[in-house]
Amino acid sequence: MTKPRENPLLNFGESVFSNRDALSESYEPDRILERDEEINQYAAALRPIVEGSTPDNIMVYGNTGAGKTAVTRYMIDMMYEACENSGNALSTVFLNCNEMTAFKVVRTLVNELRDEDKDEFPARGLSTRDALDALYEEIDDRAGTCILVLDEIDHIENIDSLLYDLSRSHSTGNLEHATVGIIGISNDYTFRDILSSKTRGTFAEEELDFTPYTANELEAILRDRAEISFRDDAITEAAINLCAAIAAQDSGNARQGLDILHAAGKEADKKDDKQVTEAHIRTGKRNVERGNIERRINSLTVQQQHILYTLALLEADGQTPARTKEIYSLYTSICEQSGLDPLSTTRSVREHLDKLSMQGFADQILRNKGRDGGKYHVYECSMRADIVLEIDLRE
DNA sequence: ACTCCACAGGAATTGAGGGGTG
DNA sequence: CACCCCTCAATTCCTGTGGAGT
Repeated sequence: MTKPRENPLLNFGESVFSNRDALSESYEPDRILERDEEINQYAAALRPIVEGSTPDNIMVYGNTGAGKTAVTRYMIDMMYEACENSGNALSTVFLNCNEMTAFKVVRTLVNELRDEDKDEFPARGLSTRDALDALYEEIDDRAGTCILVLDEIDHIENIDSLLYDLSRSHSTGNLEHATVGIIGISNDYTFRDILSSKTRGTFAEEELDFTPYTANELEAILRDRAEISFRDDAITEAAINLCAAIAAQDSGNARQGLDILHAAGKEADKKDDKQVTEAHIRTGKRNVERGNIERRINSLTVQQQHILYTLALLEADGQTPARTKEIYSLYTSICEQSGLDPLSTTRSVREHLDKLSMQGFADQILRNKGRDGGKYHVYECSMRADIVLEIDLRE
């Protein structure tokens, strides 16, 4: 006879969190710290919108975790408030463009602007031109000022022609009752250079630069957020300082600091500790790193996962750097085990290895042995092999 | 200076999947 | 129904190339 077990869900100790959502990525703080300078510049750039004249296009540059997105969201709220006062009609769309094509971007914008009861713009079948026409129609229907915020704008394929078209929408007569402004957010400072000179001319933009947070600024931000999200005295001063120091090393990345804070809190709860300490921060940092790697691996295609897995196997076996054909032969036998149809050409595998290198999963080294060896690439796994080998290749 | 290896990597094409218009 | 558009992985075909050997 076994004793009935206590409900495990009623058995938790007291959590160190008082509001754990305040550390999540989607949380919008009601006060923005340490970005006064940026906010002032932003406000100046947004002035035409409040005054109801044609808005300037704005480009926001800065490293990841420098507050670009948070400040932009904040400024949007402020814009609505200001426009309500001045009586200007305003509509905005905020869109993260990561891994999107121009078509996808326009289509998503149309759907965001469309009323609920209207049908969605189809995912396939129509041209980008059709999508743009639909977009102009939606914007014009709303009249007033429309601001399109394109986060990670540098990730859009064919961004050039898209920006060209959007910034000419008035002169081409596509818009009659409305004006449109674009706010682009990017952590790639060379973004302007990839635009054609034709587009650069029309897409005359205001530029905002977000400088990385210093260790002191990060400390202030993390302390403020810790106050909201943790119980009183549930985190030590030293833990916050350490977390700020780690984030400062990662080029002032506040997002990383908040993630680590979150992970450290979870770790403390797991251990049933009453206070988050430096040890929890260190474990939290490792968990965040691992989580980031896992997420990136999961975003790969099955083929890419197999190839990365192969590379990690070779790495763990001390057989790297390995050349393409060595990787290819092991790869085919791994496919056999997992039941995946292997790619039939090394050309395709090379393509994937190339992509993996560009995304930082692998290191590509060029070798040249001249007449009796020719020119070829060798690869190494640049992720920790033990984490990669945890990939489940089945399904 | 020329050769020539063993690929690298560009370009074009295919083919499946999902969908429109008139 | 015929015809066209978008996407994405994969394949086929091919030209390009850096440097050790001669």
